[in-house]
Amino acid sequence: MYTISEISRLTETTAHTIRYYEKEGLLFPTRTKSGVRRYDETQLTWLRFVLRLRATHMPIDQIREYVKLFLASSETHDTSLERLRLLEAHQQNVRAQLAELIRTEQMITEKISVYQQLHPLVKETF
Amino acid sequence: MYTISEISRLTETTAHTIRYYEKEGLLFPTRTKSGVRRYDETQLTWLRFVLRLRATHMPIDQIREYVKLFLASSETHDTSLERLRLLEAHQQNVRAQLAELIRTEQMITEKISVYQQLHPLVKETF
DNA sequence: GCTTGACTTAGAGTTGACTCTAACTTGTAG
DNA sequence: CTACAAGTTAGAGTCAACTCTAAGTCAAGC
Repeated sequence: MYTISEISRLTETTAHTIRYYEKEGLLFPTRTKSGVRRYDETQLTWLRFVLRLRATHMPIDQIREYVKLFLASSETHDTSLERLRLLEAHQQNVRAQLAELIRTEQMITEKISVYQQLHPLVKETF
Repeated sequence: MYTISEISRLTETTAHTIRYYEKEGLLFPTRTKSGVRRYDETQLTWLRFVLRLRATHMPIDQIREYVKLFLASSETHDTSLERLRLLEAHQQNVRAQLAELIRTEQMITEKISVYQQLHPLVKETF
């Protein structure tokens, strides 16, 4: 079981942010008698997943929605299909971002090659 | 020469945002006698470039820096090398984003395949 | 027992990038 | 000439995601 400072170090995320994610309903550490947060491997793995989703600009609202569905799942009401749909939606999003990045990478590479070839005969634009 | 509403339509950006970019020092339309903005092809092309940089999360500060260098360039003080450095820095950034997106895309794809194979024997995690 | 450092909370503050409002002026079709 | 659509401004407001503050509690080593 990890303390918040251990989790902070392991994920390179400030303790402030980790508490903020908990307040936003993304994390559920257990607590010691005196109220100190304790994180297990499952929570650590999940936080790492969350950080990946965030790094690819999935809004906190949507991550919370995913968590809510997970927690709401039961034998009488299975939410795995809805969770799958959320993941698929974000996957589409990630692919769109990839396409934009690839196009922009090419554009910058071209621009850089213009700069590298630059001499007085070449008229500059922005 | 285009009006702001034409530029807005052509770039799918609100006129509000276009004026905001001007206030931030990214755009320099000419003006009619009465003060109405007019954009030429160069400005349109440059705005499209800016939008690409923004879509790949280049901060407005840095784009402004690039513009300032361009405008400051003269025969006695050439800034093209500094502009090249800015572009290269963003290129590194774009490549880092690409790497993160690719890793996350794989992670989501794996997660999705877990959901698709899901049956009562598989223990769910988040 | 005391100090020190890590933890706790509610809530305020910051940042970046828009996004909008209100009051006003200008261009153009009928 | 008039209506009205489209333009102008300074500055206020919004939003997401942190980021920090202050005041306090608790656990471990001397």
